[in-house]
This record gives sequence, structure tokens and C-alpha cells, in this order.
Amino acid sequence: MARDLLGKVIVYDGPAGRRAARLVEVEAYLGARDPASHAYRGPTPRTAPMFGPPGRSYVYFVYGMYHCVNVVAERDGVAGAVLLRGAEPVEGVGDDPRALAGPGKLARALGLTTEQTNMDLVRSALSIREAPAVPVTRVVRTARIGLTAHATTRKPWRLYVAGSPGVSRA
DNA sequence: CGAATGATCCGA
DNA sequence: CGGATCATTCGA
Repeated sequence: MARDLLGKVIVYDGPAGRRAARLVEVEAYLGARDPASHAYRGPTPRTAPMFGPPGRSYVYFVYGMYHCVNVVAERDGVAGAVLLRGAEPVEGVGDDPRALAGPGKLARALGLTTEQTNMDLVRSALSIREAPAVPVTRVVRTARIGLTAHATTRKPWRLYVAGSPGVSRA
């Protein structure tokens, strides 16, 4: 479930050393039932990780200049992923509280690209770590942002931590 | 093959 | 609101 990711820490031990951030904004995407999902029309080379086993990464490139990072969520064979949209700096990413406020900024600050797609998030250089859960009272649910195929998908599948500067927008 | 498209961001 | 900028996808 997407909400369990809020508060957790994403850690990337890359060429530039350790970079880590606390997740404060996420969005859930499904498969054939979700027109806004990359997996809507079945698997392609790019979206293959979305159909694979859970607990792995799905990183894609968009708009010719940004990368977006997802955590694959459903069981093997079923499409589903959670887009990481915002985080707060923890280590190695500077101290601008808004440096990871937005999916493109988050990926850039952590140094993640399509090279890091389909990585095992439990036992690899890219991982998601346990951290104190975010109190229910601080979690806000809204409709997802920036979608073209919005009409059919007004589900409140965007979750964020109220008041955090790492959230992409109010 | 060519053309359209996009789960973004920034600046005016 | 428009522009930047290009991998991916789909139609012919």
C-alpha cells in the first residue's frame, strides 16, 4: 500500500556516495484498470518492471530531461507501482528542503536515472528503509497531479504528509 | 520509418 | 501559460 511508504527513507549508495531522503509524497498507479498508468495498454520494454515482482524499482525518463522513480507494488504478473513524488533531505543531498519536492527533482537530487530501473529495493545499492510511521492525522489524500488521462481517473491516489516542505504543491 | 506524446519544471 | 528536449510508442 502506498501509504506505508510515507515516512520511509530511500537510500542510494551511488558513485557520488550515499544519498538519502524521507518520502513525504507518493501516488499509486495500477494497470489495465487505470488509464493514467504506463501499464494501461499492457507491458512494453520500458514498463516491464511494473509487471514484475514487488519491491523493485521502475525508473523512466520523461519530457526529454527528467526521471521519475517508482516502487513496484503488486504481485508478480500484476501491474502496479507507486510514484515517489516528494521527499525531505536526509543525507548527501544538500539541505534545501525543497530540493526533492517533485518527482523530477527527487530523482535528480538522488542521482537516479533509467540505469537504476528494476533494482531490488531490499538488497541492492538502492533501497527503501523502515522509519517511524507517519501519524494518520498527518496524511492527506487527494487526486493525482499532472495527468492527461485525468477524466476517467479522479481517484484520490495521491498521498502526502501535511505541512512538509518536501511536498510538490499544496 | 515519422510523428506525437509526456506520472515535469521553471520562468515570464 | 509556453518552452525545453528526447526516449518511447504507435500507426502507416
